[in-house]
Parts: sequence; structure tokens; C-alpha cells
Amino acid sequence: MPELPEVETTRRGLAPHLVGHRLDGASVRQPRLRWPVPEGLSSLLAGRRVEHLTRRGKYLLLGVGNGTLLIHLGMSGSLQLVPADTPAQRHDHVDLLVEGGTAVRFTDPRRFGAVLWTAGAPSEHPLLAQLGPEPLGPAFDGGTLWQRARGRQVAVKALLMDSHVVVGVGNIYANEALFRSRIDPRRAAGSISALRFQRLAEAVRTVLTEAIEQGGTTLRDFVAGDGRPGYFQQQLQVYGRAGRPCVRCATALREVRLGQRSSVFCPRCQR
DNA sequence: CCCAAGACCTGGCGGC
DNA sequence: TGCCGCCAGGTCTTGG
Repeated sequence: MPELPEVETTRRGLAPHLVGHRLDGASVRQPRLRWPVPEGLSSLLAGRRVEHLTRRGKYLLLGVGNGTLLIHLGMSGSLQLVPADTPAQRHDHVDLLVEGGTAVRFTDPRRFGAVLWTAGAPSEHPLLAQLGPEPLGPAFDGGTLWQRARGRQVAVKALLMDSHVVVGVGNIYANEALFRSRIDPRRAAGSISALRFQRLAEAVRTVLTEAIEQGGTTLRDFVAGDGRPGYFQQQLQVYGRAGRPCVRCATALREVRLGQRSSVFCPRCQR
């Protein structure tokens, strides 16, 4: 489900209901996520006021004073605001209880997501410390991509999806950004010119920005924290369109697998 | 260091 | 209808 725009959409939906509010604790029904949910989570949170809800890559960071709750949605995770007495379904693993009777409910059928706690600086947490720049921040441009690509044989699409190179670009938006910048996803990263990386970085920026503006991409049942669906799916030009005509030249779009991920591209427009 | 594949999970779909 | 294999928005870990 979630790439950066979906995580950001979730963050924006939840922030007004969390920041400045006090937590009553947490209810953990299934602690076995990607990593175990910390024991004693509820007492760490109980009575604390939420200071901020921010995002680093695809991680949500909930700051509560004595530490930070790190939440990753994995492939199938979502967060929704519900009345705290709403009966839990099979995959509703964790509730963050907000003073006044609401809960932020973490649901994740595949359990690739994570709910972790760090008492120190989040940026020093092992999972965050090695992350590349934010694609919408000032540290990301074609130059950083080109630098990281030098001498590398990996497919440019794999490089783009490497969170140590740049965070937040998952399979959907990698496909879309490569189409927009007319780069063949299979190209060896090190063989691409600085100018073309400039165009790629620009495409990453615009496609993510547009997706955030439209509330993310709704696939299956993604909904933001406030329960509204995203509308970006209608804007996808290649993802999920294998065999259908290219929007630019009408050539049938091709699908190949790169690093076990489906990659769709126009064999004529993308070189 | 670089790269590909495996691992972790569940659910939905197409095909037989 | 039932079963089987494959696919899915992520990313850490392992092995060559």
C-alpha cells in the first residue's frame, strides 16, 4: 500500500487529532510485526502529550517527550482514527489510545509493518541512520543520484528504489518517474548522464508532489487516516497498465521484472 | 563493496 | 466449488 505520498497523506490526516493531545496508552493485540512491538508500550505512552507527528522516508515519528514512536506501514499497513470502543477485526494489531475516547488503529494483514520505540534521537536509530535524503527536500537532486550511480551496474530503477540513495520512492512512483523522464528502467545506473538524472530527479519530485496533493494512490483499500481514499490512481501512466497503449505514443507498454518487482515501461519512449 | 535472491506474512486472483 | 501457484504498495538480511 504505502509509498511516501500515502504515508504523508496519513500523517496529515492524523496530525490534527494527535498533536497536542494526551495519550491514555496503547492496546497491543498482535506484537509480532516485522519486529516485535516493544513490551510495556502502553506505559511508555500513558499520560504523555503528543508533541509532533513527523515523517522520515516512509516512517512516521510520533514524538511524546520521553521518546519517539516509530511506525512503518510495510506493504499492507494503514492507520485509521476510530472510536476506541470499535470492535477490533482480525488484522487490527495495535491501538494508540487518545484521551477522550478515540484510537489510532494500526491494521496490517501482512505484518511487514513495524511499531517501534526509541528513547534517543530518532535520526540515530539504526533503521533511520542510514537513510538517503528526502526526495522533496533540498538535499536531493540529479547530482546526488548521479554521484550514487557512478560505477554501478544495477538497473536504474533498483537504484531509485534503494532507500539508502533516496527515501520514499517505491514501485509505483519509480515506474511513473522513469516514464516521465523517459528512461528505460533496465538501464545500468552508471551509464546514465548527469543531465538525464537531473530530469529523473525532477520527475520524482513532481510525481510525488502531485500524488500527495491528490491524497495518495488508492490501491485495494488504502484510506488515509481520516478515512478518505486517494485519487492519484487515475493519474498513473504506466503502473498497472502493461499491454495497454502508451499515453504519449500509443505503443503497447511492456512489463519486465527487475529485482522481483514488476516494471512497466514504454519500449519506444523510454531509452 | 556490489548485487541478486531470500526472507518475513496474508489475501486475492486466474487457471485448471 | 476447490486447490495451486502466483502476485501484491517494503526493505532488511544473507550469500556469492
